[in-house]
Amino acid sequence: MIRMTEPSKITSQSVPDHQPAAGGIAARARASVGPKYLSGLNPEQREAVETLDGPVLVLAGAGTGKTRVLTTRIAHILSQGRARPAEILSVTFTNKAAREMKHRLGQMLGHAVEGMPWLGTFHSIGGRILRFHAELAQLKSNFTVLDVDDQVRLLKQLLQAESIDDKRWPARMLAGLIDGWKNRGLMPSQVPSGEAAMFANGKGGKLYASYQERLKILNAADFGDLLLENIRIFREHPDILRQYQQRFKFILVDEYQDTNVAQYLWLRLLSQAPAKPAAQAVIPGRLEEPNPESGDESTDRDSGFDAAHRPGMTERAAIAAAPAGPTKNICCVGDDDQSIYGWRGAEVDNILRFEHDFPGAKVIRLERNYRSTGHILAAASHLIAHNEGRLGKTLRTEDHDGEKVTVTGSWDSEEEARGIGEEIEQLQRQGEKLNEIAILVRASYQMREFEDRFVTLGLPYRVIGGPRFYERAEIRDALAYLRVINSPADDLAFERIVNTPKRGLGDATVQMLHDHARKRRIPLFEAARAVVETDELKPKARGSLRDLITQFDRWRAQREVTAHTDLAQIVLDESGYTEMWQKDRSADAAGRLENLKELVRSMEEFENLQGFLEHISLVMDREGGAEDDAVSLMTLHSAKGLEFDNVFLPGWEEGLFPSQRTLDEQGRAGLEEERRLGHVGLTRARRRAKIYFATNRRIHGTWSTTIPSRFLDELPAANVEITESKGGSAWGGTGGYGASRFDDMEAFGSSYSTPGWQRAQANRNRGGGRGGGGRGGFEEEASTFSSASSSPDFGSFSSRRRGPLTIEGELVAKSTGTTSEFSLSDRVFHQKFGYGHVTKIDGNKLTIAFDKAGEKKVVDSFVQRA
DNA sequence: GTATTAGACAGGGGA
DNA sequence: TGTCTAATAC
Repeated sequence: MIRMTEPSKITSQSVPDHQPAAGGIAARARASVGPKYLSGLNPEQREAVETLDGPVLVLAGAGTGKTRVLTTRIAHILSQGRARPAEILSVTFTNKAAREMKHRLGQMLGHAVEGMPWLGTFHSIGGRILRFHAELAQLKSNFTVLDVDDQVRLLKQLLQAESIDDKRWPARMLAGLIDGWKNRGLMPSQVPSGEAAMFANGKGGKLYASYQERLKILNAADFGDLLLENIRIFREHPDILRQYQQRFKFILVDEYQDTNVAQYLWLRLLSQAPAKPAAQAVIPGRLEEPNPESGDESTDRDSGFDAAHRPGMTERAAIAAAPAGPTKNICCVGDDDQSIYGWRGAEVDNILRFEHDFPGAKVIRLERNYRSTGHILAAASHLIAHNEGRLGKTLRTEDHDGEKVTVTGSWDSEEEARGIGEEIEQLQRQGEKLNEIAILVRASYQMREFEDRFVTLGLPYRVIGGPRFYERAEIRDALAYLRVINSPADDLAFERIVNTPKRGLGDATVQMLHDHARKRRIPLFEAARAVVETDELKPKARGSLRDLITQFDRWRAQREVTAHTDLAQIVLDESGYTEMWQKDRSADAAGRLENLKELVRSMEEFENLQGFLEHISLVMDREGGAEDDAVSLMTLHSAKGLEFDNVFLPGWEEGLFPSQRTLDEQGRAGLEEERRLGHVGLTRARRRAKIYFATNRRIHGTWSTTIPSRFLDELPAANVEITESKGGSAWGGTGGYGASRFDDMEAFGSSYSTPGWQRAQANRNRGGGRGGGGRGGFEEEASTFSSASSSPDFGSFSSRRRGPLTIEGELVAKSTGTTSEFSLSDRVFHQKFGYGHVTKIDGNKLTIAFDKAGEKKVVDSFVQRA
């Protein structure tokens, strides 16, 4: 067997060239004789496609042909006759990825892929399985999938029932906690008691339990349940698990680095070879064992490890330790360097520990990048090499070096936006398509300045991300109507639309219905039906409630004889919902009506109302009017998976990127995740990557002086070019700042741009301190930044890291050693803070008592003698 | 049932 | 400084 992916060989820095190992040549020779779908693959890709048996981890770096490998692998399995389409389980995270795979597979196989019923997102497949066994989860198979809004409203009701102060303990927080527990695969009884007690003075666990009970009554499941209930069913009913284990001959997982504990457990259960009936009785018992109700707090406390990870990890380890039969053919594709969803429950550990979890796993690295030029790739690789917790890959390209990555400093974020605007116009003049230009920001509030600028320039742009189609109010309202028709017990939906459009059924009426429903243990809709027969309501409310019920009865009857798209249109018209928006004269009313039309149109794809509703909450995506040529504006997170010729990366400043909050909350792990985000950003670029940082940025309305991001220091000098801001108007001033603004630019330039930026020493010893603070200026909040960056936790590298211990050719800022030319009590002027006097001097850092702005710390180059 | 105002808060956002 | 939510006033 040829193994060209011996990890130590490929990742070792001692392999200097890009020649494939000897095995690669043999594989290449083989390539010429294989089926034609294999012919365009490189040796590693081909190995990833052809290694069908046993667990396989494909470490696919950015731009290395990941999707191609996945789809080709499926084609290969099918063409080899190893499995039928319905025997392949293929999971992705997003609908978009699932669609993309279906599409590419269709192209490859030359026909539609209707025969791949198990290709989809984790949640859509989990939901599908749950519908088959709904009764085992005390649900009916037409259960509703609740989204976050429904969830929060339900929790609010529970909090009210428990008389818990909604202010101190917001429903959103509880929703977040429950979501976190579910992500970690924890049922109410399994939540460590310490954590359960965190909310509302110990009521957290109880609330989780009663929330679950309420869900069953409402015949509803939230997103977490779609997987968690699967896991429960699999554990409690080994025969059912075995059935799925036998069905899925092959399992493929996309973006494995983004899986959470629940998804890991789910995969783990499905990927084991079917157990013999005799062993069944034993395994489920073993699985439950490690989670006694008492919880293992002592383990949590003793461990210095982030407590949030422990329980899941314990659970995880227990499963892995269970006597698993031989693992089936599971192939996980992912890139640990692109794991950026830790805050959403993703466990990088899942991918880092793959070989441990799936013994005998084969690890294949895809390191040939087909996207970016040499300089861009070198910059990205060099940056990510600073991470310790990684499996290690070295991306390489056969492309030419191209343009160096640029780093540009600006005085403030306005100038940054102006400069980028001008560069984009220049690119446009050079014939670049706007569609091939993207601006990737860390935080969405950064977008505004760009939008303002682009509007002024008349530069077409589009914002990617933002609220999703099905989260819009009008869509959710329309769906609520359909939900009530489909499932009369859906109280949440009923409550949503009972007074939309306005029918004079206000809070008082709804409260009354609630009381009634609770007393008799019936759904709200039935309560309403009963109440209109009494005289408990005022005649007006009673009349309109009766009308509403009559309408619903009529719609339900029509459902039998009318196409579901027509029914939807009828419901929207007859209920007065369409009219409500037609009367609305606000600016977005027309758009909302358009969205409703789009909703009705999209229903055509489904067979009936039931089918539509089952999938809607999982599947609806925002439709893109992507035809026009426009600059794309989005967050780094939503850029994952995309690529552009030209990528602008503004806001590389401490506190913003890396985000201070992530650092505070996640410490070193957070820093590494931020760094991966930087790596993702850079690797989106094909030909040009342009990084920016500003010296001043408005944060919550007040101007703050910021320090350039430490990530800038981590870029390799050989691949980076420092440029002056092309904002240009630092001179001409659109007003306000005058000439001294340029003075500050000069000060900035001398401390950072020219002599300050230099090649690093070839050897930088561990613990020797990074070139941390003291770059640019900072004020009081900034002290937290500098302490973070100089803490050994963040800056140092342990000797066991597998990348280069010392990094050559890094950029470092000028050291902080310079002495200030100012003396105590000197009268000084600062551009943003005005006049003040020096009260303390620490190297080049001055503490200044400003007349108006109070006491702040500032780097001396930012003030001048007054 | 709608208009106004005070207050909180300000990171990434899939299914 | 701006935006969004919730409570309050009409």
